[in-house]
Amino acid sequence: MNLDHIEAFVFVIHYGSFNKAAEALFLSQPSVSARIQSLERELDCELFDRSGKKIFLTEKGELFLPYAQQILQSFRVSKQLLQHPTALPPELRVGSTSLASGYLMPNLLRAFAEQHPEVRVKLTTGPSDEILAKVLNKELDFGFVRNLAHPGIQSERIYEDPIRLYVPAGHRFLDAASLSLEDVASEPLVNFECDSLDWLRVHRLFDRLASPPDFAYQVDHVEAAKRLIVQGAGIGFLPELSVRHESEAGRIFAVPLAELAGIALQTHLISLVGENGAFAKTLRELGRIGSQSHSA
DNA sequence: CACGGCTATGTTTTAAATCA
DNA sequence: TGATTTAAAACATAGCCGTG
Repeated sequence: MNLDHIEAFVFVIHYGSFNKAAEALFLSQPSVSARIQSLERELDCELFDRSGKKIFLTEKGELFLPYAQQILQSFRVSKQLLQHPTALPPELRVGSTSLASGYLMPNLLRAFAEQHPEVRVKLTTGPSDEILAKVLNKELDFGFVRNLAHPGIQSERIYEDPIRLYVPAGHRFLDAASLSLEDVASEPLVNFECDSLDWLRVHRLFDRLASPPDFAYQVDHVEAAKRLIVQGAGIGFLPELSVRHESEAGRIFAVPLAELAGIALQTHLISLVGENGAFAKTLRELGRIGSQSHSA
C-alpha cells in the first residue's frame, strides 16, 4: 500500500466514479481499480459498494475516509516543510453558506487575520449540508452554517440575523402607522428562496390568509432580490445583514411587522469534536463582535 | 560494469455484468 | 440499448539485485 492508493480512494469519492477519478489522476480506469483493490486487500475490507450503477462508500469506507484525508493532508504539509522549511503557513479552511460568505465572512476573516497574521485563510462557499460533509471529511476546519446537529460535530450559535420586511424609497408603507399581513400580501413580493428552516417560518405567516400573496419574483440570489426591491419591483423579506449598505444609504427601508418578531437566520459555527480549540475560540468571539458591529 | 530475472505498476484490449 | 464499471489477458517499462 502507498500514498497513490489512498489518493485514488479519495479521488474516486470526490469525483463519484472510477472513470472520472482516473481522468483526474492521468491514469487509466483499470489502474484506478487496481489501486483501490490493492488498498482493499491491505485493509482487508470492501471500501466501495459496487452493486449498482453508482458506487457508494461502505460503512468501513466511511470510517476510513477522514483518515485518508488526514494522511494525504499530513503528507502535503510535511513535504512543504521539507522543501520550504521557513515558509510553512498554517492554513485555516473555513466553509460557509452563501449568505454568511457574502456578509459575515469579509469582516470576520479580516479581524481574524489581524489576530493571527501568520495564518492563511481559505474560504469555501456551499450549502450547509455540503459544508457539514466537508468538515466531517476534514476537508474544512470550520463551517458557518444554519443550525444542524450531527454526532461528532460541535456546534455553537454565533449570531442571529433578523429577517425584516424591506421596501424601496418612497414606498407607501413608510407612512403607514401599522401594517398587517393583508397589507403585505396586497403588494407584489420579491420572494428570496433560502433552504433555511427560519425562512420557512416567514412563508408560514401567509398560510392563514384568505388570498395568497402575489409572488411576482422568485429569486434564489439575495443580491438579485435586494436590487429588485431597490428598483421598486416589489417588497420583500431579507436578512438584515445583507442590506446594511443599502439601508445606510437610504435606498431601502425596513418597515416594522409584528409577525416577524423573533424570526432570524441563525448562523452556527461547527467543527469536529475536540479539534482546533484555539482557533475556535477566536472565531467564536469574532463572530459575536462582528454581529454586534453590524447592527450598530 | 553488463546482463538477465523478478517484481511492481502501467497501458491497451476485450469481455461480462448491471442499470436506467 | 447505451452508458458505466469490473475484471482479466497480454504486453511495456522501470527499478532492484545477484551473478559473471
